[in-house]
Amino acid sequence: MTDNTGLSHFPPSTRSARRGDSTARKQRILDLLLETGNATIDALAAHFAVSRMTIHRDANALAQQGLVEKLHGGLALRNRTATQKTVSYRTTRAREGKRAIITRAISLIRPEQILVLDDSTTVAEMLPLLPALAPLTIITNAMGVIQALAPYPDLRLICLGGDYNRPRNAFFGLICEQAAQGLHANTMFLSTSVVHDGTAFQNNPDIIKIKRILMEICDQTVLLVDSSKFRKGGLYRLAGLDAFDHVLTDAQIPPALHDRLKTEGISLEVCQTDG
Amino acid sequence: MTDNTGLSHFPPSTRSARRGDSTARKQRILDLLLETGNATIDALAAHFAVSRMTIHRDANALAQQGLVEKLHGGLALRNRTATQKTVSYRTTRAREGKRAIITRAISLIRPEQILVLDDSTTVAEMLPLLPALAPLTIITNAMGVIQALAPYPDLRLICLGGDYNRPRNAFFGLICEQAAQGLHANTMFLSTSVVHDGTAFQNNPDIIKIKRILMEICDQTVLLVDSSKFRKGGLYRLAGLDAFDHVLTDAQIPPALHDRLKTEGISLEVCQTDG
DNA sequence: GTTATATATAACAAGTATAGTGTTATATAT
DNA sequence: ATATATAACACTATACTTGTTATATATAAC
Repeated sequence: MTDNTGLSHFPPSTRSARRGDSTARKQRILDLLLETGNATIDALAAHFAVSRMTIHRDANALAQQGLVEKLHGGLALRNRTATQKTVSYRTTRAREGKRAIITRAISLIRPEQILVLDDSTTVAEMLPLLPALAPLTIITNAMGVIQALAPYPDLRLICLGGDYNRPRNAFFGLICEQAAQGLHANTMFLSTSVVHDGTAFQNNPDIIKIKRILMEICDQTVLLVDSSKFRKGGLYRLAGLDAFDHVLTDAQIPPALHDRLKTEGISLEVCQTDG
Repeated sequence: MTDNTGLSHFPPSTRSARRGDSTARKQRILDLLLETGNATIDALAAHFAVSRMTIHRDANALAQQGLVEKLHGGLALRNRTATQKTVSYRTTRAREGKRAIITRAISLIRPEQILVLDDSTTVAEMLPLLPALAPLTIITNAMGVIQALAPYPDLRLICLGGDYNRPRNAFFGLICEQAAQGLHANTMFLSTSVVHDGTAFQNNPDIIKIKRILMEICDQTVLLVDSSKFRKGGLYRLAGLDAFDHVLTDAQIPPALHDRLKTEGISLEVCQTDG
């Protein structure tokens, strides 16, 4: 039976397919949806210069995984609280000041110690420096800490379990709190969203609870707050700055604020970038 | 440039290749070696009716995995027990059987349920299929489960914390056990190293403890054991097979063993590959 | 409520990349 | 000197991806 479909009349190039394109395009569709929230099948087909059917197939695959929702004529991101937004945004905020703080924080650590690390981006920047100080025991409720330190056999890792919180990539809740209560540690390194009026604030009550418990079970607490954190805002009170054994910040802190906190007896330490 | 190699003078069938043949033949080479201990390249080439070169390539791949040793003119099994244990060996061996088991296991899940997943490789193969069944709540002590399911917002993830065990990429110990004791779930899916004498065995006492606790807090337990698990070995007794509500295996289970277990009242289910 | 239009699915065909294999030529080991 | 191992190339079959058409289904219009 010879060609009677008419397909062969079309130029071959329109039917070409490079292997592996499909997954790359699906990823880019997700990227687009992360910005726009939703898109029509036609628009995507035009954007990628492929047929509607191809987008349909991509959409079906993504819907199968539960990542997007197929609507009539288009598709929408299923849940916008994806990790991308919060994490990447906060990460790129005040990096250079943080480095000085990290350096000072690391200097407080001695081998064989038991450390508690919270799920903040500031503390996350300490992680690459920890294997050099092994052996250490690390207690944390942050997935990222476990993942980052898992390769190093001289670090003992203890994870506080609990309900997985996607935007923070960490565990919270009753399980987390009970696990923490049964432990003891030497030093806790933590950060907080906002500091003002001599008080550390946070926006999420679950985070407050676990941080308070962890502070209690530690001999010593070290608060890492780059100067951008000294501003208004923050819904829930975590603790007064006098509750911390060390409060590390960077040179950008306003001198007036610095002096006032010092006269109030806060263990404030301004970390300078060396070199 | 026209044909000057002489290749085209040979009938095309001698150069045919069916995709996927290679891994099957490698498996059969291992099977042969498990009986004979060693074999010459020529003998293997004759046995499979392929060229020496093809056997060379197979042998190189197997040697790369450390399963066999290439000698001049032949190849020998490198370590009899190690080969039998090697993950990749077992993986390729019972893959299609596992798929049938996975499919059946998935069919036991209903949306809104609370599941417990252990840290076995068998259960790991279920993970990609879970987002489609959302919403679900997943309880686990396995890092891989959390990592694999983290992107899907309709899955609630609860991690049992504890001491991080690198080789298993999971959490164990007191914290893990205490966290588990405070929970309740609908269905637990678990696997085990070895099954014989109507009993499931494991090699690590920490694993036994957490698995027993998790079994207790679940309404229903489903044991996934592909037929390669029915063999001697296993140091610690986990539980009799009668303790599980479902015992799923594949069609390769010896009929005699199957009949005996059924007469003993075990809820044994042989999963067939559909299609 | 019925019709018209847009969108979704199913089925088929076609192109491309890849894995698998054999042959020859060259290198290495026995 | 001979047997065996590797490298390089050619070729095939298959799986993957895509486009087109035909059919079914859903939304919109009246």
